[in-house]
Amino acid sequence: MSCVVTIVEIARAVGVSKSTVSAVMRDPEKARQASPATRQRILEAARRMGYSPNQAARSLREDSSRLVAILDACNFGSYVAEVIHGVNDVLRKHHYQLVHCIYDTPSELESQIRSLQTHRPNGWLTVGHIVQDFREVIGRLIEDGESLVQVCAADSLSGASAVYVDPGEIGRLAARHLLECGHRRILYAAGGQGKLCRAGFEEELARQHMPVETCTFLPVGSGFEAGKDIFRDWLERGKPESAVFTFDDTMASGILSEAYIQNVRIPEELSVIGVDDREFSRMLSPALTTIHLPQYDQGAAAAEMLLRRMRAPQQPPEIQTLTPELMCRASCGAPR
Amino acid sequence: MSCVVTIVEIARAVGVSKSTVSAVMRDPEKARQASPATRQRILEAARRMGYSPNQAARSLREDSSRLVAILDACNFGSYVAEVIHGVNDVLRKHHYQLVHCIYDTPSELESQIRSLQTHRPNGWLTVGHIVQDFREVIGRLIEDGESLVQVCAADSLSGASAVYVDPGEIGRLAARHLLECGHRRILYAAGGQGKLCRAGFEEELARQHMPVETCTFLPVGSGFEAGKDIFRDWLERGKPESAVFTFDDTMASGILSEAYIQNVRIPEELSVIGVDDREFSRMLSPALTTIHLPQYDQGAAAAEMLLRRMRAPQQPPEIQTLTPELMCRASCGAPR
DNA sequence: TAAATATGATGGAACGTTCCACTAATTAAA
DNA sequence: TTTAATTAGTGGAACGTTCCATCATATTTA
Repeated sequence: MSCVVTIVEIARAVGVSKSTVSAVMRDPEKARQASPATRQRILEAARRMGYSPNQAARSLREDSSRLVAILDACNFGSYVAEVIHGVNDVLRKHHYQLVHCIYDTPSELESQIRSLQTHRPNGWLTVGHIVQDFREVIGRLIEDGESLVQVCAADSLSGASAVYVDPGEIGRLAARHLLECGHRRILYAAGGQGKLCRAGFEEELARQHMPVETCTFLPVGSGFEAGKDIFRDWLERGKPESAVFTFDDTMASGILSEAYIQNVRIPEELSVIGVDDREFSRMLSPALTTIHLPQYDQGAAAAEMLLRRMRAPQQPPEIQTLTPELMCRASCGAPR
Repeated sequence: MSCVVTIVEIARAVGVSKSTVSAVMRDPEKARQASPATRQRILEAARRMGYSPNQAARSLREDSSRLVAILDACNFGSYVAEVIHGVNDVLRKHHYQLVHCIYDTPSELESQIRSLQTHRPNGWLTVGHIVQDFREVIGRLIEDGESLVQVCAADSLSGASAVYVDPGEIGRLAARHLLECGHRRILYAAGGQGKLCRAGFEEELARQHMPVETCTFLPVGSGFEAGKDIFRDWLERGKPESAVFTFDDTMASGILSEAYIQNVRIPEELSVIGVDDREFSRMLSPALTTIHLPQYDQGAAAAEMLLRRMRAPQQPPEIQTLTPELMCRASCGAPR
């Protein structure tokens, strides 16, 4: 770490000036200030001596750290993992590195950002839904003129660039599948971010001449336990619906789990369709039918967008929506 | 990003030299080269002008980047997410940032490392099992004298510092629980890293006066499909065992899934115990009984160890083992 | 042949810090 | 009172790059 060769040592070894070495190292192809012969000698010496450019020195001179910071709300493990994979693959091609920062509380996020800023990242990404408490502090980054792109559901941070999955299409896809299976009484269990899909959901209902009244719209929380609650409630209400659409797969898995415990057959008595298509969705019993969100693609698209914005920081915010996809598995079937 | 105030601008504003500002900014408490009065004026001006130290300049001078790189083999999403959470929480306290790097192939890993090295990270972490192909290139880092700690199963990279979970105890815990449930014929389905638990497993068998012959030791692959294969094979062999121990929860979930499809009751006909306790383990039906690996703690311990090694790089490799814990859920019961 | 241009290379300032050798002024010790 | 020690602060070199102005030398053009 400390005893690495520098550009001047190579210069000395080869017998040229450090400027020449610098030019060749930065871009061997079009370093017109060096003859092919010296270029070769420099490249060869650099390889032999194990030269690795010092990014700190470059950052200082060029005012660019080649670092991108990602703020991870840490509310869903495997989802973020996939997104980061996509981000990583894109950034790598452009020689940027990803600084990963996980936060829990607003004050912690703030101190993390302060610490991150000493590294002068060229851009910022956020992943996961940005709940109210964090909006102000992240919003401040944008006001300060930082390049920032969020990977999120549609309603996260207004005024910021974002990549998300078309919520209307999610609702449409879910409704279409459920109707095609023959369901006429559907439980729409989605609060928070899930509300955004409702327009698409109802649109599809209308298109297939189904009155909205046949659906029960239930505002709910989120998470595994919330899923269990939804199921219990459905049971207590006397199983009026034959299918349930729920906004994320964690909640859907809660429904499946409680159904298993209460010995209610899925999908015979209740069809379940989720949203996300997480790592575990296909592992559930029965395998969960769900609306797949292209997590890797979201990460990749966000990284591309961020790179664009870093090149042209004054551009107005950009929004990109990707299309979800129905993953037909075993938790949906015809009603009895 | 570009128009941030520097130490000299503060110096000018306050009317002192940049050295004084530097000293105060680095450690306001014990900057004995400044009187309380000037210290206050400097601090105040820094706050007012929004000063943020430039880490690139610091890195250059101090030869320390305050960056730690993590090499992520990307073979299990939510596991890594938890580990990173632990790593992050510890590093944050010491003002280090995490550079997250995901790799797929050896050549890609190599180019990633080269790119990372330009940032001169102060230390390295690896997470996930390091398969053969990657050992050489990661091993080279250690030879080069880099501080490196791996979070892994026991057999990853010899000669390197590591934090892992006591494999003997994993086997012991699993055997004990299965025997306590009353099982006498057990299928031990664990290849690769799972082989390490076998000693502990057999030890517990012996302690409870069970002949090893009552167990079937099956070398297997890994992943969801491998789990399904294990179940099908068990079925074809005529269900000789009443319980199965399998090395990871993904595989266990394959068993559960296939059992559900084939309509075999778990745990009535087959008890299943896994290892990991991933995000999804409790969501399966039935909820998976498993040996919990303290993923967050592993990350935290690895980060602590790395910080120690960064301070004293010449120390011999250090190994730390954490203890697993039985999570008793619904996939294990008494044999019929 | 003289002037203009292209080619290959150089030296040094600058980026924002830290750190060391100094100094000036004040206080304590002899 | 003289000397020594402490306190508060300064100026400048150094870290490893990039980039610009400059300069020979060789080649082309008028």
